[in-house]
Amino acid sequence: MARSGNSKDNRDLGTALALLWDETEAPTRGPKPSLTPRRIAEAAVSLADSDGLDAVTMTKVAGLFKLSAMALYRYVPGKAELVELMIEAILAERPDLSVAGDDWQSQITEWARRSWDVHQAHPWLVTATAMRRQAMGPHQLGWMDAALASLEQTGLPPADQHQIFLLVAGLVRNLAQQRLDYDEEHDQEWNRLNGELLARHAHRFPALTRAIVGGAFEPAGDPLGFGLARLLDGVQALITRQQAG
Amino acid sequence: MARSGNSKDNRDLGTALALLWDETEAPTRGPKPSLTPRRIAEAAVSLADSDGLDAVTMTKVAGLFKLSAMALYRYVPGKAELVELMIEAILAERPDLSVAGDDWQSQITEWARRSWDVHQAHPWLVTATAMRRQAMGPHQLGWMDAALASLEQTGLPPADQHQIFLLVAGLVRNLAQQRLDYDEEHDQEWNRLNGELLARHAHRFPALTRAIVGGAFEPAGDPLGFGLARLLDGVQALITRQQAG
DNA sequence: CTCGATTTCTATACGGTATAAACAGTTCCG
DNA sequence: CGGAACTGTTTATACCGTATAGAAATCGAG
Repeated sequence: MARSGNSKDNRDLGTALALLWDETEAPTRGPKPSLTPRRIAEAAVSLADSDGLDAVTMTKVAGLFKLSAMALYRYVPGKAELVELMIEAILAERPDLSVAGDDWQSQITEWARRSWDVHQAHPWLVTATAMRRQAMGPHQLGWMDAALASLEQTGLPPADQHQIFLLVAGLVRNLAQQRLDYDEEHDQEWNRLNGELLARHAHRFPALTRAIVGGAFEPAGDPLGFGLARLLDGVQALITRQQAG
Repeated sequence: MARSGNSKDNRDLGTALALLWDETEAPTRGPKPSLTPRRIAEAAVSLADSDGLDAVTMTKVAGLFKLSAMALYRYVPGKAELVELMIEAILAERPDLSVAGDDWQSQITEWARRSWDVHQAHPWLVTATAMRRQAMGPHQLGWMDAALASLEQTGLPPADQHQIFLLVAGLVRNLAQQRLDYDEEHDQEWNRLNGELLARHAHRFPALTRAIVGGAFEPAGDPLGFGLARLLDGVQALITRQQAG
């Protein structure tokens, strides 16, 4: 624990933010750099897309440019910052929510679907964002801004809008996480072993057993749609109540 | 990638499940084991509670017993299984939801608050569950059973009950994750740097800027209560609609 | 144009990690 | 009682991120 803000941490944070905002000034002297932080991040993204986040090591990323691992440290302070740049890279295009309609429900739904698409295209994203350091770059803020712009139409207090944004973003993140769990384990043998154990201890888990025989664990059709519908209904109820009160 | 179910994986899965369910038969010959998987997991939990999940290394855990790291492998197949046992250990007591009332709303709220308490007491839990391998042990299933038992009162289809459980569990998990992010970064210097960057690019993030001046990012009072209220309102709307249709 | 300052990139090394393999010592069963 | 089974240690391997030192390359100033 005990990670207070000493001066070294703060300097690291400053350079990390400068990197995310692309505010690093290029030097004039010396050999021309053969890379940029952005190109490195893109290479790391392609590596993660094909081989998973664990395959993103300094050595392997540098290898894509036929460079030594340490060469990367001329462009990026460390691996944590590289992962941040990877996240920023795949959020490059800010979502245009107006295509879905003018009401906030359609727009926030569109936002969720776009975010879901990104998570599907880059399954490592959920793991990468779990490594925290919540230093958001401009692309990440752009996505946030798009969602908040839609939620302004709700007429709710700004703090509520923010909370709702977090709920929607969290909903997508959770589904992406669940999909990670699911794809990894869901094979014949796992079902057999788990089913056998559960059947043997069925008396300890009566509701769970009933849920299983009721088909509650059959693959769901549209989990994102379901969760989103519940959530937006709840928000609508809040709006109605506020307008009444 | 390419982690299909070959025989070695399946055997590992079998022993991992046997471990979680405490179905390992004790050997008769040889020296008495000085440890048990459970005691190892408890030691690892105390280590993670005080020093974080990164401090849970085989060497450090073994050191708590004044043993070598390799000794642990007599009790636990590997680190992944140890983390699973840690999760199982902190979920030992199944929550009694009847204390909160008889209606499903009170009970599922109680479930969420208990789950939140566990996440508060063991902040590494959210990171540990992110390491996936979703092989749930009896304690984890006990928590799930308690929640599903409450949701049966909704009268919704079992598949919907399951989805709602996932939404509630995900809500708590997300808040725990957000708290991790927040505590780590939220110091004076970070606010200064980030605020300066954002002010300079305010025109790119109009809604976000409005939200900030509107106080949307002031620390929220009861995020769990807010999210839960939205979600349960949404579920109630579904029930009403179903009863009507 | 030349030379020193500056920068890139490499090589090497260090302290970590998980864990495989061989081995020594202990205990019980046949 | 002797060998099989089991516990724990030692040693070794293959990674990881990254600190440090130095070689090679390039530009700006004189």
